[in-house]
Amino acid sequence: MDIVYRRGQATAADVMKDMPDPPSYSAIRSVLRILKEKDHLRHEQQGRRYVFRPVVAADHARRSALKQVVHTFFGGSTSDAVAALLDMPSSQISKSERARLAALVEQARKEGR
Amino acid sequence: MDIVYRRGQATAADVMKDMPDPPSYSAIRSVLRILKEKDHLRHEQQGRRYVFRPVVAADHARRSALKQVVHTFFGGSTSDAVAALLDMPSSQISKSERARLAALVEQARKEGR
DNA sequence: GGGCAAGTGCTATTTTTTCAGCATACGCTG
DNA sequence: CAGCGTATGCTGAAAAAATAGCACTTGCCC
Repeated sequence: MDIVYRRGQATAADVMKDMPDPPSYSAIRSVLRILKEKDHLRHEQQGRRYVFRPVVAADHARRSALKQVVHTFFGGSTSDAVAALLDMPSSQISKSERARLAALVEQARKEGR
Repeated sequence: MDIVYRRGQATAADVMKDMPDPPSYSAIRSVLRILKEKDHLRHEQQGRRYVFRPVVAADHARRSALKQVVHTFFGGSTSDAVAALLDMPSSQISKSERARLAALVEQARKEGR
């Protein structure tokens, strides 16, 4: 599932490629089929093969995932979550990104939030 | 699992209370037992009952969850994730929190990240 | 057109998860 | 200390998921 989200779209072979310790091709196909049955994925035929995509739009899924994490691990505090993100060693925020974030904080200020 | 993380610790009854549409008490106990077998939870006896806690420390779990979301939904870009967080309507960032975030961005700048 | 590679359809099996019920132990209170 | 409520121990059944294997189709290339 995550792999499909990461790639945006994926075939069974793609998913297998991205797995660190993949089971059989059949197993992956089966999981994809189940995910489809549950309406988490849809697939379209491209040539002779199935290309799977998430049913839920990426930005929606993103928000939902963030909301979930904020709720579960940060007691609902968005700023605590932001603080944790900024504090992560792997952040690697470039100069321009930093400016962008500063602007976002500023914007939040202006909007009176 | 999430409920235990949210509460920090929980009994089976606690978990049931927090579930919107809970199954039987037995079912919940069973899940907790499995989570324990898998070393995701540990439990200690308090009086006559089990109080479950996550095995992994909260801050570690937080980081790991964030990392996962950033990787899956934001292509590894921390600042994209931060931007999405700030953009969430439910953010509700108070004045003091805003200041704190601004300081964090500034700090990142100073550290040359 | 023949043969090969890549992909799906389908089925079967094993493992895991989910769920329920009952017997039992334990603590508390009257 | 008897009884009640609450919690666990244990067992088992049913549902779902994970996995594998094989037959069949289809596109492609020589």
